Amino acid sequence: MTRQIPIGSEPAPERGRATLATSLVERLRQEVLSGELLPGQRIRLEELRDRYGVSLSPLREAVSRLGSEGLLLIEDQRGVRVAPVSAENLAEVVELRADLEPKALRDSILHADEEWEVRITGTLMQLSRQEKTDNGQQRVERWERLHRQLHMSLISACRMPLLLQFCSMLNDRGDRYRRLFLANRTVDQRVALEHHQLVEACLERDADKACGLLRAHIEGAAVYVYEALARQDQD
Amino acid sequence: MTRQIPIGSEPAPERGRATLATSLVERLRQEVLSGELLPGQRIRLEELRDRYGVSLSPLREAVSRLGSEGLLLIEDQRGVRVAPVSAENLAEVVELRADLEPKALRDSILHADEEWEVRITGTLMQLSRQEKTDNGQQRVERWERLHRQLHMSLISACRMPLLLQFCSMLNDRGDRYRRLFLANRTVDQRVALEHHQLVEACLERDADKACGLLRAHIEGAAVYVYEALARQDQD
DNA sequence: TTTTCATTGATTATCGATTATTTTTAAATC
DNA sequence: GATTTAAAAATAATCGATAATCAATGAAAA
Repeated sequence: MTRQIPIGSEPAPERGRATLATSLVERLRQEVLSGELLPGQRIRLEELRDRYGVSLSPLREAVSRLGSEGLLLIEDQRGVRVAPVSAENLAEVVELRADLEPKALRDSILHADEEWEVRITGTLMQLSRQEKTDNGQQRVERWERLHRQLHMSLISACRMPLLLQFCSMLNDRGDRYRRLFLANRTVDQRVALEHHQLVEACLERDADKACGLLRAHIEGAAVYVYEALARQDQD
Repeated sequence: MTRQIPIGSEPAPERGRATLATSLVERLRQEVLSGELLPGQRIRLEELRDRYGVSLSPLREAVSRLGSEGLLLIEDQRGVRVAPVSAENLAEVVELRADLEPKALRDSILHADEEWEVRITGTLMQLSRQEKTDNGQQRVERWERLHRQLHMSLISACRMPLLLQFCSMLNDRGDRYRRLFLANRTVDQRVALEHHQLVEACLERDADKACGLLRAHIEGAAVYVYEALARQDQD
């Protein structure tokens, strides 16, 4: 009566090529996060199919995945819309991020190794240089990419995959709000300083200090977004 | 240059009929959670298609969604497997649940109303009666359903949809481990008592007490599962 | 032994047609 | 004029057959 349940850890990461549906997920996600697709906007699958030059099957798959991720809103029999935004949702994202990301960081510092140090210092360096020099067309894109990379690098040594997934989802949402409401804003000097302090505390393996800084950083940076949203909401 | 971003809260819950793909998600999820589909087991889509009597399109959609939920493991170009289990993963699920579910409970108590009281007391009553009297074929099924319902009812007044989604995902995984490794175990008297104390603390609006009890409940109940898993892992 | 290549089986993608559902439009009724 | 009802149009969802692509396997060559 006692059947044997197979127990094993996660398998090695896939090395093969991505499927069409998988790469569509990334493309679509980028369009939602960057604001190219506006909150609440209706998505006509046939239109997307033409734009991407693919057929409906992989597109539906991609949309389904983003639906269960919460970036798209699938209403059965009634089509797909881009997830709406609201002050309440932003507040929740910030609060959860302020809770979970430091938790991941603590575990990350606990399992830190040299590779991790290289990753975070390298990314910080790239980000700093970008902030000083870059003024080109893709400025926002590059900054957002590096900024996200820094945050994910910091927690990348964390041994809790689910927590990392949650953090990634929350970062998606947070980045989206920033890009929607603070587009083209030049980066605050204070934010840049906080990144440096944060990395420094990490290199010192001072988990308490780093977690405190991270929480403050998350909550502090969100204030600007919150204000911009409230300002627009008035109009 | 300043475009207007549509801001609005979540729309009313969908009332229409579920799509085939959507109901397949539920059926599949149940099979994974109940252990009907074993961890690591390969899933042949064509086989499932025949078993369910549907075509590949909605099935692929359903599988995609469960994939991004993490219950299925989609390896591009190499098919689909049921998510594996491991002691590490169980530990992570328990730790995150012990953190997040009390957080949701606190917010739920904060926004509690009479409907909520009715929900939790009603569910507790059903669960208690079930534990005393039921010995039929579907005993485990019924207990699991009511137990899940109790936990979700407790946090149902929480106004943080994302947090609720996380809790739901964590409950899915936790329930799965219990059903896999503690199948047919009669319910511990202590667990039943904890449920009563928990509901009582909630009705008293004692958030601190309730959250403490909930955390202890989650961590305590997990020990049995953890031991059963370790025991089997030895064999 | 290692590498390369072709075979095989499975997965993924495409297409066009069909069915079901929702939304829109128009007509009818109050 | 406002509300209901009925028909029509538009949109979504599903199906099944087929083609293209990829990974795993084992044989042949280096």
